[in-house]
Amino acid sequence: MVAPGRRRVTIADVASHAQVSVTAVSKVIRNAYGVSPAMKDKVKTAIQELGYRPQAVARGMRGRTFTIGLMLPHIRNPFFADILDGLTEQLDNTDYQAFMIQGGATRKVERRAVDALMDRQVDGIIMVAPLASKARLEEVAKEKPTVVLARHERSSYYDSVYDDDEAGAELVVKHLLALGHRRIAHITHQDDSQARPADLLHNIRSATYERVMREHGFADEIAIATSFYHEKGGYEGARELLSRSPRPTAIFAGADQAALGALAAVHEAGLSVPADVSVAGYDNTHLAALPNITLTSVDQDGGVMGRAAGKLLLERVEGRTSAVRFTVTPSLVVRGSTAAPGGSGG
Amino acid sequence: MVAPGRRRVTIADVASHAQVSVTAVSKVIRNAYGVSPAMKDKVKTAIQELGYRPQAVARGMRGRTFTIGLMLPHIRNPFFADILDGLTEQLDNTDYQAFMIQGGATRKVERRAVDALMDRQVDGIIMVAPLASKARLEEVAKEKPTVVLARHERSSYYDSVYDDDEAGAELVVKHLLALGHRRIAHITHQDDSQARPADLLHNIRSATYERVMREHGFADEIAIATSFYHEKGGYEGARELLSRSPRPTAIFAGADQAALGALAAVHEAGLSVPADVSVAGYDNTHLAALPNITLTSVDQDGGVMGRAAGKLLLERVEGRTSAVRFTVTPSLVVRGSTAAPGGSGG
DNA sequence: ATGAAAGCGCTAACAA
DNA sequence: TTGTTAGCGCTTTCAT
Repeated sequence: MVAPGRRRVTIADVASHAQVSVTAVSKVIRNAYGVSPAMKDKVKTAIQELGYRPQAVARGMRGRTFTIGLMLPHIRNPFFADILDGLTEQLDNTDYQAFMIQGGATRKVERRAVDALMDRQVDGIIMVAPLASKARLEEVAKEKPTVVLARHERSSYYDSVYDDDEAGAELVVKHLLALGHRRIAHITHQDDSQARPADLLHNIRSATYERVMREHGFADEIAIATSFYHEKGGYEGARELLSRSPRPTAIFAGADQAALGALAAVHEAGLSVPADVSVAGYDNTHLAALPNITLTSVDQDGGVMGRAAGKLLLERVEGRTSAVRFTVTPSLVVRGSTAAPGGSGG
Repeated sequence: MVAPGRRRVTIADVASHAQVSVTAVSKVIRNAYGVSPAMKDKVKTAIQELGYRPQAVARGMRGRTFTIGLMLPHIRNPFFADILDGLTEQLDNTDYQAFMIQGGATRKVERRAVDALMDRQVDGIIMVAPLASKARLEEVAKEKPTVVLARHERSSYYDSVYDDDEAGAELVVKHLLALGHRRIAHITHQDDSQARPADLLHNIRSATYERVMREHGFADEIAIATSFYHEKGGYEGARELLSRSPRPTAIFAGADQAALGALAAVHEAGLSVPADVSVAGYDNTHLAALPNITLTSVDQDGGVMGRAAGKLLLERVEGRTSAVRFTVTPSLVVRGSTAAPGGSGG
């Protein structure tokens, strides 16, 4: 039984127990060069016997903390869980541990969160869909190895991992057009960002929607509700769109979470999906596949993105300084929520 | 523009810039006693001018890291997001920051995660629905202030915050019985835990289901599928239950996530909800309220639980050692997924 | 009220 | 290969 205030075992305890120097112990736990097998054995035995665990905080004062900071805007989107799982998998056989922090919905809160990460001396930072300006991201990247997910701008200070949102959005709009829809509306996301609009994924999805509509001669049918990428946002955005006259026959929500809300709004309006209104989302979260949702959606592999982010970040921690960009190509998963207009589909 | 390798501003920089001792600066940033207003001013100005931020890692070597570790099994359940938001709110005007770590689905991985938290010298730990044995939790609690969420056992070493799962499960079963159901089945969760079964929420929900069935004379109708509290688990559990003959007229899934899968299985079987089978969940996640889900569910306030956990933990960090237990009373939210058996409801 | 200095548990020069 | 020792940036006695 461990006593309440018991002092933690330190490297010095291990050293004296193994009858060696602290340097030797330090070298062993770091797998550094210059230790004989015999020494290694003695030290490892002592570590076992005493149950020693290096204190990351103390290591951080000189070297690394073996901590990777993952900034997530929130934890309500199952897509983020896929990213986390990918990252965790990539870190699995290393000494690094991923810690998450919630970035929140405003730049101010996000900044505090990222500062908190740096104050804790994490060895590297992964930011998912940050709101910060490129300048701020580069400031962070100059201080710590950094990988940015889901932002499109090109920087020479950090690595980027992102989905080709233009391709994804194009898949959706062309799919709806091919079904015969003309009055296709879109729900986009309003943020508090300081980034260049064109670098944010929701703006890319939105702009692509407009472009494709134009290219097909439906510039006049463009209808965008600016709301939020969450259920409530999708619900409100869809309500607004459905109240227009004539009302759209299809709604492309920029994210599954918003699409769920849109489905709700359609039902509430006494309309049915897809007979009266088709609905499509983006992210292909698990929920989209549920039989009473069956949402047509764009699949982007979060696991692959998380693994890539982890790999790139570790490379940077090990010394790489050149910037790398990793792109994931999305694909469309057609389900029951989209069909030809006028109830002729199923 | 910040130079790439630029050294971080330290307390010594602030001290020399303000022409005072490092001790003085330290006192100011800790709001400690024994500083004149003039001194305070000088120091604060210097901190501003240099953009100084204390390094949590260094502070941790002697004092606190101002870091709270939150262990979550995973981030797929929106209910956890409510807990996190409550905690974040509670910590908002303090110097503490919450960091999350994923505990995973096995004791081994969970143990690594919690060890990682302790190695980083967090000031306190909050564990949500841990798999560890009570003995292990107490070991952790002896080393760090600890609050455990969603476990029912009584310990004098850590604080507990939990929902009255017995009351919640009873609400569901009695609701279904009152509707006229007899063949009520249950989907429970299978874990890897070393805890006493009676301390785990899914076992309490399950045992309560059995007890209430017995008390109403339906011991023979008890049917339990042991699966998992996630979509796939609910789907498989429901498939198994629906294949029994006679098949149940109602399914009580121990968690909304599982209920979503159960809904899918019912649809897939060509049956409708609630006409053929009623389905109820637990957690009242946002999804339950969606019009094409309308899941009857038990509401437990995650925000309140998160706030309580934060408050209790800070109290412990400040020195309290006596154990506190905080219970949340659940309520039933009846929606369209439950009705009288035989299609007479809606 | 203020400051000097020891020390937290490590890592990394440097010596031996 | 092994050990000695000087810090890393703070907090905390303990003098003044």
